[in-house]
Amino acid sequence: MVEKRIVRVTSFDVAEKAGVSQSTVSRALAGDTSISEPTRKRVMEAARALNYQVDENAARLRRGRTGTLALVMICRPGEDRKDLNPFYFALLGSTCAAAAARGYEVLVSFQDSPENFWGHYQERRKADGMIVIGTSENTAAWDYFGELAEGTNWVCWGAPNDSFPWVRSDNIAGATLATRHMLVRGYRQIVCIGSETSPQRQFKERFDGYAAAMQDAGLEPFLQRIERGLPREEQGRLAAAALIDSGRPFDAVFGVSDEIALGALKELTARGFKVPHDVGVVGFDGVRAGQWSTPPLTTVESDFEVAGSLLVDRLIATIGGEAPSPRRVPVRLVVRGSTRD
Amino acid sequence: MVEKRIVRVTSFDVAEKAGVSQSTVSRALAGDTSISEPTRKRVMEAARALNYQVDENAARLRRGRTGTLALVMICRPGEDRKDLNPFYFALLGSTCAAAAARGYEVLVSFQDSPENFWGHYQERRKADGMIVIGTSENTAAWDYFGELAEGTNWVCWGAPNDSFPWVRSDNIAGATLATRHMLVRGYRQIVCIGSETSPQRQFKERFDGYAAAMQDAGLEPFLQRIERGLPREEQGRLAAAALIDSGRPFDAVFGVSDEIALGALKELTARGFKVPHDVGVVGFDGVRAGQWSTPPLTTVESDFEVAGSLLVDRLIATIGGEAPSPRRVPVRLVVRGSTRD
DNA sequence: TTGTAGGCGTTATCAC
DNA sequence: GTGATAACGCCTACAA
Repeated sequence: MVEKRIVRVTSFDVAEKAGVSQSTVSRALAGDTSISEPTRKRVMEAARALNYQVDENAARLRRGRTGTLALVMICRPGEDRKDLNPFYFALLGSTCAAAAARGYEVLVSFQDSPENFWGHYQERRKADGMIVIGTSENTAAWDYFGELAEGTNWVCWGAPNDSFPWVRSDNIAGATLATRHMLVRGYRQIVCIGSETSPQRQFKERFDGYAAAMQDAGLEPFLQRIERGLPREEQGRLAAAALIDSGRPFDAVFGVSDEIALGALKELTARGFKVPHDVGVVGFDGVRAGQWSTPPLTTVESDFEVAGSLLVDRLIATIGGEAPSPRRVPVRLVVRGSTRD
Repeated sequence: MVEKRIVRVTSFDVAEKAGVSQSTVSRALAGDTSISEPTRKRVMEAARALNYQVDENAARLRRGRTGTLALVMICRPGEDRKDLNPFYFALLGSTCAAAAARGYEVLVSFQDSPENFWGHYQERRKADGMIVIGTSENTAAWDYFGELAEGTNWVCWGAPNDSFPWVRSDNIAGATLATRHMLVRGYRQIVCIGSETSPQRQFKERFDGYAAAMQDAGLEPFLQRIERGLPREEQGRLAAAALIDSGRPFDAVFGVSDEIALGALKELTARGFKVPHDVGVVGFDGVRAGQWSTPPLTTVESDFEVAGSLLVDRLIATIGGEAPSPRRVPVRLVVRGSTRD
């Protein structure tokens, strides 16, 4: 069995063993083309034999770059992390994967309130840039990062402010898709449950997409507003209740997020509406819980793999001063049981 | 407005501005008590004025420690990251939070197959230790990390092998809790859907807890085995189908994971069984989707906040050579609608 | 209480 | 192609 105890082996040790200079070792291992094949081979073997690994701290100190991206997840203050929208977790994963594919590591932190806001990754040379993923209406966080990050390399998802370097779902196309789907399935009095003023920029865009599709069909869009500050599901439920109580006729509901739609679905069912027969329901996000509702929720899903790649690509382009890549993530309709055939 | 462009400011610059030596700056900023208050103040002011931040790479190179923990999430090969059990995501979050509370950063990577297995964080001085969280039967990954990590600082969650430095839910207590609950609610012919041979060590423990509770009540435990290699939900559904087809009488099902239980619930409902009236169903994990099933799933939930803390505490103890902390995470029963009153 | 000086392990710029 | 040599920016004995 190989000795596994960690003793610091430096490139000098490898150099000695291979009978070359230390700088040759560095070059050989870095893949420098000026090194001859036989020499490289000798170096590689010596390195393996000694179980040598580059000390990244020394390398980074010298290079001035870290090969690391910081990823900040902004949560709602006090929110149970398990209740975080699963899409964000998927996005976290795909971002890590995309970063790895481009040769970067990811330093992750979850931040929720001013006491723990911190974003000086670049100044501290902990990372070459920063991805900020915001899950909600945490305006304090956006204020902090917006101010702090000026002049540094960063991208964000969920920004309330169009002047930030954002990447975002194609919300308008998605909402149009959802609305057209309901129209094709014969629904006419389609109500949107959402908000046009929420700091969640995407809610406004989704409403706009819905409204445009309605108008295209010669129908009047209608927005049933959600109350601020509640959990999404509760917002959906209360909005559905208000809609029912208002007496306004409707035969379909488009929730600007799945959780809102699921809340509405619950309320509708509880009040005796048959979904999808009496009322159609469509959400937006593609969360997994939608598969388990009764009936399962028809929804619009962003491609989170693409989202992660775009975030990473954009950030790396910023770091390297290259031309930035696209910022809109494609979406697709997932037809399940909450809209009739 | 403050100048935000990043120019490298070193501790020498601060020293010059404050009229002290560089080492005094280092000490003052590190909180060394031998520095006089007036001097510290001058240094702090100079640092702020110059917008100085310590270069972590240089500091780490010098110190030999990184202040970073690596977190490896092992996924199923080819699995859509969105389908990852949300508990693991919650655990990821709480681990990051716990690490932050102890002054560590977290370097995250998702790994699924031999091409991307990599765990030399410590040798490369990228981290002081490693947390491996395994979600499934990815035995190749466990082989890799088990071999690699010998002699390094690490802890893991989901280990198939008791000789690894694991932290784990109190599965036996949880399964006992679940089974007793069903017994109290009047179910008698309770079947466990799961496995005693799965590399998921916890499945075996959950079965054991169930079996013990059954025997305590003078009842015969029975295990309906799942097929290997399928998605959990499918495993649950097929096992339920097999159980029904076998003709064996049963009035309750304990799934060793929520997703298995949800699959079974779906099949039972499809075959005309009324849950919870004819058949009770209980799962294990507390995934969010369980709130949305019909009826909502009664389950056993691990405290993922504690889980994250225990992982971090244990790893830090290993790094510092301290006595290790407990390795069992407490669980609680969450009664929802899939067991009768 | 503070200053001086050495070194952490690389990478990069010169020469040869 | 390869070998000296000089940084990279900090922390920490040791000296004063």
